[in-house]
Amino acid sequence: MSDKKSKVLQVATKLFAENGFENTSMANICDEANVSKGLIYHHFKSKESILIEIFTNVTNQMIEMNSAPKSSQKPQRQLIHLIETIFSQLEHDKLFFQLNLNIMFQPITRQILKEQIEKRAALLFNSVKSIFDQISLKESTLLSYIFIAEIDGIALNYLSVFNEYPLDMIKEALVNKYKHF
Amino acid sequence: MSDKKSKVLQVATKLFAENGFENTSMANICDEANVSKGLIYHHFKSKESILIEIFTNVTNQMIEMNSAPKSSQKPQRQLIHLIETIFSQLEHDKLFFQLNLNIMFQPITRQILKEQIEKRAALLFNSVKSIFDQISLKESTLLSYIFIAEIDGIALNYLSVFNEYPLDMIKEALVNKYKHF
Amino acid sequence: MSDKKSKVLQVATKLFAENGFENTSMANICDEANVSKGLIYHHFKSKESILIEIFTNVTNQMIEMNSAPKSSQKPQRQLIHLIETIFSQLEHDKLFFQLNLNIMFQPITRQILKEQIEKRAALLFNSVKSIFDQISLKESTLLSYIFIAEIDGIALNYLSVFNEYPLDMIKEALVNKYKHF
Amino acid sequence: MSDKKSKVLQVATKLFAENGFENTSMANICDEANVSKGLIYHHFKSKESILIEIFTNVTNQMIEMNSAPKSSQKPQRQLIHLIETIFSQLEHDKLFFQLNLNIMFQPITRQILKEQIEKRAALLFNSVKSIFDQISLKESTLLSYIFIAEIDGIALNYLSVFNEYPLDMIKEALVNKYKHF
DNA sequence: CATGAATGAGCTTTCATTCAT
DNA sequence: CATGAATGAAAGCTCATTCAT
Repeated sequence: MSDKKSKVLQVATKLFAENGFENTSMANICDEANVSKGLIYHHFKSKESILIEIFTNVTNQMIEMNSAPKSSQKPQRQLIHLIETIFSQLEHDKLFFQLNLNIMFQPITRQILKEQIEKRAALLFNSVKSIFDQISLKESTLLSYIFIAEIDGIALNYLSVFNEYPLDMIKEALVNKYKHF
Repeated sequence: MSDKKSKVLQVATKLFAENGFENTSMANICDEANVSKGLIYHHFKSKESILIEIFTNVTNQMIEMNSAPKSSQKPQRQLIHLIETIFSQLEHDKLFFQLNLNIMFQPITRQILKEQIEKRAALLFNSVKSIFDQISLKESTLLSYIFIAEIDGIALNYLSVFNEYPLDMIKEALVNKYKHF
Repeated sequence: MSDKKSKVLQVATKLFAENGFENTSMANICDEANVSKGLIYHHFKSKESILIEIFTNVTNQMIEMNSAPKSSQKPQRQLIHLIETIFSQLEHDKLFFQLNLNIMFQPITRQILKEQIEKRAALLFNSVKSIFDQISLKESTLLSYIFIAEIDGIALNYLSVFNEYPLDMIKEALVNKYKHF
Repeated sequence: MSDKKSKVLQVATKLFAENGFENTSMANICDEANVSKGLIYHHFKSKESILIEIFTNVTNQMIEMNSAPKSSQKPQRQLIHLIETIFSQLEHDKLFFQLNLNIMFQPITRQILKEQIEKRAALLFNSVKSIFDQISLKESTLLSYIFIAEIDGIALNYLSVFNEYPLDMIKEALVNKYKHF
């Protein structure tokens, strides 16, 4: 990918996250990326297509990560590893998580990325379920839904509800819950 | 409140929920409410102020409901009652919950309603905590955060992540968790 | 004239002078005069007609003053008296003079008040000329034009060109010029 | 400067002069300049900025003219030359002078161009004073103010007060006054 | 006399997109 | 690859005026 194109993607990600897709204009992106309008339209069909490419890149990363050989650890350890990975990302890339939530709840962007959103959800769900399958085949579906809801709820509250969220304390509680599951 | 004004609020609520704040134009609202632009600006200072009024109305309803005399039931019963109330609303007023999430994750609308969002969060938190205080004064803060995260996570997954979400099954699991807490 | 009507005229004069005719809305006038829209339109046919009435009132005052019995003083004394009257008004009612200049140079308002402006100019010219006639019948026309130009130029420079205008010094010079004319 | 941009400036100058700044809409300018709205906003930040650019261009021309080497003629000749230059412009570019007066007396436009108006006034004053300095250092300030007031007053009366103004006769009188000063 | 709800045309400005160079 | 002039639709908002009460 050309330097300029990846610069555009990087700038667009930042601006979409900070101001929302609707409140970021192509001119904003041009200015910040030091690129002309013509060039953006040389690389991308439309503003939507920038969003799609950003989202797709992340989805592909997720797929890649997921296709890694399954850990042979105990399922409880796997869950704790997953929790720790997610919380670590959450803390270090708030803006990116906010962008994802923003996209998912804006009706317009949601529709644009409907398929990808569903694909990602399925990916995560299956990944989690494959762990819980090792604990209880009968209950793995329910347990997966609950696990994902817990994680998403914490993220939502941390990012957008409470001003001073005791993320560490809650993470610890979650880890404890699944340690002796 | 005049007929026309409340019609505008009602139409705006619907359109904001369906299409998002940014993707709903004043003209859209006029058309749907059968009202002229001038009239909207006679009743509301700006498009923002419509959003604020919608949000404030709901906040005030929440405050009112919250000021009702405390139930004398066991805290476990109170929690279950709360869960059932929220899930019932969730199912019957999807659009309204979607609007709230949409507002909270759009940077622009989020900023407009920052104070109100915080006020609501505090309200809900205190309400939940006053129940958990009756169970364990020492752990009530942590338990409240977790309870709220669970509810929010389920709502988020139900509304915007999974296509076919087994809401009833999950609600049942949640009720069971808190029944014998 | 009703209290409310004269309040409207007074407020409109102030706002037109401060912000210009085009930048004063009927709503502004209503707010400042504590009067409803309906009432303004009960007393005045339109926004223009308020302006016309303001201007006409002043013109009529000028006519009245002018119809006073001619002074029997020496023409030089009469000129000096005129100069002193005008300079005194200029200093004590800056806003009002500014309004007049504003009206005369705004193409739209100028057209609305074309006739009145011309009537006033003729009135002033004849008044001045009748003094100079007593000095030199042959040159009175030219002298009148020059006298009026001097006065208007000073007013213009005082009101709208120079930041710190030595009005007194210039007035003195003018008085000296005409004292021994 | 691009063809289209200078066309916009030219058309805007004409329309502002004819109808006033407030009564000239961007759509008017577009129509007359055969240009799209988008293009105007590509070249100018706002309607105000068009006005500023028009005014600045003229100010810069004035500065340039003023920086020409001083004439070595007698000061009386210099004054007469100045009078003749101004009167000639006045006759040949009425619309332009009207625009300037219009701008100076409209509160809104006046504020926008406050600095420039003051800069111009200082420029003219210093230019005139440097001539009178050669006649009487002690009285040059007063004489300059009077000279400028005479010129401005005549312009004002010619352009906006009297219907049939004997400009030539008055110019002659002025020239005579300063010829033997 | 008095109110203020209601209208609709028109305002300035923004923006995704196209295209000649 | 790269520029930026150019478009035109649509946005939020203002305002003089009307009219039922």
